[in-house]
Amino acid sequence: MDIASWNVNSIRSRQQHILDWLGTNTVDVLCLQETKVVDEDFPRQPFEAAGYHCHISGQKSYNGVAIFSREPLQDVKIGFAPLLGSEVTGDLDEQKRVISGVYMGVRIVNLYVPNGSAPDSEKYSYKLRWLKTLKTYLHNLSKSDTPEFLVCGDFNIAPEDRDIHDPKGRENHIMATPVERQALKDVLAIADLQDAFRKFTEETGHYSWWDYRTRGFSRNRGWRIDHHYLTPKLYAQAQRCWIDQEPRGWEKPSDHAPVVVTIKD
Amino acid sequence: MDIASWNVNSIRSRQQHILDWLGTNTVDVLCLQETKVVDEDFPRQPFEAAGYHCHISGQKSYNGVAIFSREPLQDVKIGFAPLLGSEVTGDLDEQKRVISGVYMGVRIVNLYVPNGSAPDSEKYSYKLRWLKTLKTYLHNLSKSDTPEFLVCGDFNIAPEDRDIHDPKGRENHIMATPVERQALKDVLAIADLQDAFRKFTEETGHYSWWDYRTRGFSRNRGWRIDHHYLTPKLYAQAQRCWIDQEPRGWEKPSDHAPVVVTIKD
DNA sequence: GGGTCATGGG
DNA sequence: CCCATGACCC
Repeated sequence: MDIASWNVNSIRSRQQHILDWLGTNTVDVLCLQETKVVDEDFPRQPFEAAGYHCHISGQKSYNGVAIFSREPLQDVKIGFAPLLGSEVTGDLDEQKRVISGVYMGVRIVNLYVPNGSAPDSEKYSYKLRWLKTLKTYLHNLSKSDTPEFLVCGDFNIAPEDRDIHDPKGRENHIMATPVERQALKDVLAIADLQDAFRKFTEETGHYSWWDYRTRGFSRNRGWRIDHHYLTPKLYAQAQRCWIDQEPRGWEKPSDHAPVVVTIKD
Repeated sequence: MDIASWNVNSIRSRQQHILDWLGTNTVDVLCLQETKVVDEDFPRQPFEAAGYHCHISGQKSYNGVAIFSREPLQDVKIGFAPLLGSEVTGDLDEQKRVISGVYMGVRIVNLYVPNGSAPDSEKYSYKLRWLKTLKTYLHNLSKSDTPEFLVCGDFNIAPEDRDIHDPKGRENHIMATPVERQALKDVLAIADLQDAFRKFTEETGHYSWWDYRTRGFSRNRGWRIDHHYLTPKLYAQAQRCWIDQEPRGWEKPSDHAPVVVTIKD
């Protein structure tokens, strides 16, 4: 079973890229982030015509997540609330950043973690609060009737220095501050989650996001911030995890590349 | 000598269309309207590489005119002021709508006549005031040392009912009101100018502009508002005048088609 | 509907 | 740099 995660930076701007990519990468499940469109306007038709079921949760302009799957997902859950209740989630479900569903007995959790803007900003505390809530969400999930799950998406955190092209000054750089790294570790620890990519690849130089502004892609000055995390049994079954840089080189690309994990079934 | 006029609706958005069109239509002179760019940012290079000299007068966002020519133009005049003086032109040269220059002894006057918005608007009176000034401008030109000239561009006026796909309600429709039609007639009369297109084609159904909004092009619901007007001697020398609908059918086209006149030399 | 700009976000 | 939006213009 192949599962991919791709921050597409607008589904409407990237529709053809996604179709082209699916044409040569017939994954079973594709998790998308930053679809940036309300559900009524989501272009389901072309993806359904390509053989995928679309499970979506979007909003205007910002955020928005979707899962495409060859077979329909079971028990789709949108936001944190289905597992936590709206008293706990508060305002956190206003931004559409969480969608999950069960595919072949495995719950796929697709996330768009807040970027956090800058370490001294309001958005940074929102990111930390969001991650704390995610931790509880995954804890509940591990106690549920689908204790084997995969958590993927755009985490907006480079877990280690080898996940950044140049770790200089990283302590104060959003996506690499010690506090958010620790917050991510706490999230993962709650369910014994492990990074599928690092099962196969130890070295630095592998990234999933390159800033448009600094034209980082041509020089491979990037960040590995898109991940697949697996519960122990699935981790053991993981056969490959790789980043497909190709679509990042296409015309008018997303700033992220798709990350694919293969799990033995 | 082939002279073309084309409202390109942004030179930067239409650069490739123009180069492609020039590739199979090697006109001597190409008059452009709605370039929508200040002179410093005008993309001269690709057009110079294609063998044209660029004579430009633009502004940010709106309006803007240019003349491309195989040989450099002589005596380029920008705006009304060079012939009328700034006391007469007042504010009318703030909008970049007039450029002219001499090619092979013929003065080419390239115009982007104000659209006028609606007959009850401030912009409509501006249009009429502008046309009155144009009349004086052409009068002065007819008394100058280049009394043979061509006046082309986007006139934003359909001179007759046969120049509109559906003349119903035209009396109150901008670009067809009797007052602006008469204003155009007055402009042309001052220098005995005649419509080159109507030398060769009497019937209706020939248009140079089709509204994006109503998808008028596919149904040929258009307006003939882009013209070439000639002084008597040139009119006698005119051998062909035609509208090239082809580029209007390309991807992301201008809403106008180029109009080409051939003058025997 | 398709240009422009400005603003906000990353 | 490349998304999004809203305002203006044709």
